[in-house]
Amino acid sequence: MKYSDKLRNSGLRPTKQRLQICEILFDTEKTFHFTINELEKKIKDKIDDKISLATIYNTVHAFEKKGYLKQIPINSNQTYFDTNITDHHHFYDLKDGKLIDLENSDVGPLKIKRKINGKKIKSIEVLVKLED
Amino acid sequence: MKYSDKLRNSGLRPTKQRLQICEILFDTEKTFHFTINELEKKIKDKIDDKISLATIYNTVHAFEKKGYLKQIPINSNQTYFDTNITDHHHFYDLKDGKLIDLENSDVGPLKIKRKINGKKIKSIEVLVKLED
DNA sequence: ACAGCTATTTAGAACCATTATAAAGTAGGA
DNA sequence: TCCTACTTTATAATGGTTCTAAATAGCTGT
Repeated sequence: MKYSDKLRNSGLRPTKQRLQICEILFDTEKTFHFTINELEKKIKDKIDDKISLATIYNTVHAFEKKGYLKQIPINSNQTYFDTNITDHHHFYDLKDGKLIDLENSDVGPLKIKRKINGKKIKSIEVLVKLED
Repeated sequence: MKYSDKLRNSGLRPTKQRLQICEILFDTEKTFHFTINELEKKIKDKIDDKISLATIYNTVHAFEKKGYLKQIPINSNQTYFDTNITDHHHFYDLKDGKLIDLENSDVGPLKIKRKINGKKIKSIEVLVKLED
């Protein structure tokens, strides 16, 4: 499906800026992790038009709200996003601030034994911090 | 052991400010989660002397470095700290933004099978997001 | 107890990611 | 085309955190 249809179906107008950001984020086999700062650089590299920083923030948040991106819970001064929206986990290299995907099979079975009344588990995220 | 000895043994001078913060953080059976902002309020409530915000930051970071506190990886504009430094994890209730402790035994054994060359695992944190 | 040294505290400034603002531009339906 | 609501944009504002540099306080050797 074309990005323009995907966006329209989500109630988002397929603007030029959004379509260009879609290409950068989703036109690849590989999923990846990024901060707004890194995305901004990538946009500057790959796109001739300028997209303002505010629009980048707006777009990423709109995509996150629609479920096309998710935030990675991490202690950092910047927010990390992930184009891989399936349940999976991460190594976080404290030295260079880089994230590495961890397959579910790399972590072993996770079974949350405790229940909270009236609540469902939406996601389980494992963060493995690495040091030298 | 007295806090002053504990601090000295860690190479931290037992200053009045650090000892007062110790009392607030550790003079309780219960462990808890807090932000700098919340700790600042608690200090204002419980202590007559003023402790500057910079000192609160310095102290919390010093304690974290020595392993008396740990950060909780979560997406928030503020950093959450935990006085419970044992292996344990958290439920995160998306509705009200509250954290709930999850004992290590509630999660089952975690075995990270993948290795990264030249890196050691510093910590493993599990965040279980809850929805209604 | 004192001197001298270093660690620590402090107020305020600086930093920087993120959010808000408000004006100009754009998509899509009638 | 016209209208309206949505979107983009530059810029300002916000707010948590870190930095700075001067004052203060703990520690060690004498």
